[in-house]
Amino acid sequence: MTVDQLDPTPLWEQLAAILRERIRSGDLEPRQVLPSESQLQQEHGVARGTVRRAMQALGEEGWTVTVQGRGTFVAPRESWPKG
Amino acid sequence: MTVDQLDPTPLWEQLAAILRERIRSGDLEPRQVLPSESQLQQEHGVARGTVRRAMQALGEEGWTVTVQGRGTFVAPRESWPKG
DNA sequence: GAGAATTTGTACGTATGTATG
DNA sequence: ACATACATACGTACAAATTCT
Repeated sequence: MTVDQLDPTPLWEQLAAILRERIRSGDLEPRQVLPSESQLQQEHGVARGTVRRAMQALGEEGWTVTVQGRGTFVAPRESWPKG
Repeated sequence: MTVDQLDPTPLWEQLAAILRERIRSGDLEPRQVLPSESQLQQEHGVARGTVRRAMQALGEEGWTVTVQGRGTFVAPRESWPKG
């Protein structure tokens, strides 16, 4: 699963949706670290700025927590949207 | 009033604080358009990305509303923080 | 403790697309 | 047709915090 360059949806939105689904599905569990920005940028063939824009969205929605020098982690379920 | 390159505070935060104060003080009134990105960039000697980061913060706080192709406007007082 | 490597944060530049006047 | 203005996306470089050797 990766982004589609032909889809008019912004790449950062597509990437955010992918990661959001990985979290919600349980593929990425609370307190688990997400792939690094450089890993994601290689895996999806996008620029780091695009990765960061996606990460920012996830953080604002409460899915993830980012710590400088450590990485971005899945937030506890309590802070997830809806439930 | 402009940003201070020697201040360790991120430039985008400094710029956001300046514009926030201009709004709260009444220098910029509700529905009034803010200076364009290129104007702010020149006035404060920062890059477009820095201006946009400041604008984004103000928008998320409810101080401004941005419309593609039109500009960024001071939001109605109802949507301002606190009061 | 020192130094290197990793990872996120900030800042800048450029190009292209989209919407408005 | 042209100018203005925001949105997205690419790239680079360096700083700051953490982790590893």
